Amino acid sequence: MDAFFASVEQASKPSLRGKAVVVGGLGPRGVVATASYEARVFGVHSAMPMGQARRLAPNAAYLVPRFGFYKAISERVMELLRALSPLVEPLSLDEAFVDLEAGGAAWDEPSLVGAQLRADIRAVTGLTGSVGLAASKMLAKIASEQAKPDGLVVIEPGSERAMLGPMSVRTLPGVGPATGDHLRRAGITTIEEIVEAGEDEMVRLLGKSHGHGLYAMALARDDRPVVAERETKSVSVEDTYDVDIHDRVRVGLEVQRLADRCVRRLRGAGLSGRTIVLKVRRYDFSTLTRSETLRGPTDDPGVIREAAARLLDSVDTTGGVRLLGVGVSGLADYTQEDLFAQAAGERAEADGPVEMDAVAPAEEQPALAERRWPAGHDVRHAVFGHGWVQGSGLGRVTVRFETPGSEPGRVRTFRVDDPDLEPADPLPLVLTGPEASVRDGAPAALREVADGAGRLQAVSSVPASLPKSRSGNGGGAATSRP
DNA sequence: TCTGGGGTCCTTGTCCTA
DNA sequence: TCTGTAGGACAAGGACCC
Repeated sequence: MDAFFASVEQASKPSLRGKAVVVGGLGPRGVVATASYEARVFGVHSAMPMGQARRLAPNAAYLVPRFGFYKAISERVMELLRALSPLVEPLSLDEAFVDLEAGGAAWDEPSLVGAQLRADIRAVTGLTGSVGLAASKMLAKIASEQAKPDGLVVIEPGSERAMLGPMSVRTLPGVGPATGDHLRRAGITTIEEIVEAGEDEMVRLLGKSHGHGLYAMALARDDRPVVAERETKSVSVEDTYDVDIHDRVRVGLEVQRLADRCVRRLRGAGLSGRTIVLKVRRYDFSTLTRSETLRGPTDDPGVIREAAARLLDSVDTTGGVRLLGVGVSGLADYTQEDLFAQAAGERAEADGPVEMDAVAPAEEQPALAERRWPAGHDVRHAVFGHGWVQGSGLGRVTVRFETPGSEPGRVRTFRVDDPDLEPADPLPLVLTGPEASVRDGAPAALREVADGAGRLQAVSSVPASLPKSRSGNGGGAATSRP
């Protein structure tokens, strides 16, 4: 998908269409998750500190991400991809690989498949997506990057080497700032130069795994299959604090809180794990991890809390910490009941039923005056109807009243405790009635998107794809960025 | 106002065991 | 019993991706 989060916000908010929109964390240490193409003109891009973005584009709209809504839309796009092939490998909420050959799609007419897919995505979501078609995942990914925004690029078998040669090494997946720099210091800046340097030199520079892999990719060789089901390897949660925490007791409490959140996620996924990892980013941005491996997998909050606390004991937090995280790896879909049930039972007897209470999130309704109004989130007013939060502060919240199908709306300001104002679920981005000119089933599906969005959990993905080649090297891959 | 959150994979070094 | 070695598990950090 093209500038996915920002595009969703523009589609839901008519007054933002054609305007610079930046989605990301709005706190003092927030970064940009996605910038609309209008905002990119000012130099704003993903991962940029929000403060810097505000200096570059002071008049842009700054919104908090609505992951539940994005995920629901992503699911609709994934369904379209799964209709093309059973082999769909999501990379993130807005990107996936599809093995078209496994779906029996006519690789003779790849651009027709791609064009139809893009039309379907637009019909179902109202958003634009870009499609890259090629014989391997790597090439399909490069093609989809070239296709953005709102385009389709096909890399014909046989043309790969010539196309890749002059491109920057940074084009290759797995070459980030560090590897790019490393290669540049060795005088290698283009893919062609990787080939000229030779495989041995790449291994010498980058190590066995990375060296062999990169050299193969430079030759356009990539036979990685599209994998539909990927096992989760770890589950973690982390928080960056607006202000560094110096108080050791508070640090300890935060670690316990994170451990509980991590357990909630773990249990939500039906998993347990053996290795507990504590992550600490200190005031100077130096990052430490400490881990401990248990005898068997657990999802017991008491056990994980205790392990995290032990790990914290080995970390010097003098000077303050800006980030804390707790993770679990070495996952299994069972627990060592025999090992832990007894211990948990004993703890429960000693402590009362606090274990599970601490893990079950209390859905508390905040008092009216304490309600928070994140920028960009939907609201409903008893008199003025549906709108979204344009901003809030000093006891006031400013709302623009408009819907995806309306003209740009008017703005009104209310007290944050106005009883007529309440949070609302997002509305569908495209019409869902019989007048909607969408393919079978799509309107109903989209209605689900809107109705359920506000309550969806996090973490899922959208697809790009890649078909197995008919020409020797891999397979045809299509990546689609919805 | 410098630098989020949730992941994966790889490398290196250490320790333990056969 | 001692020594050297190979391999696996583990710990920590780095790089990368979206």
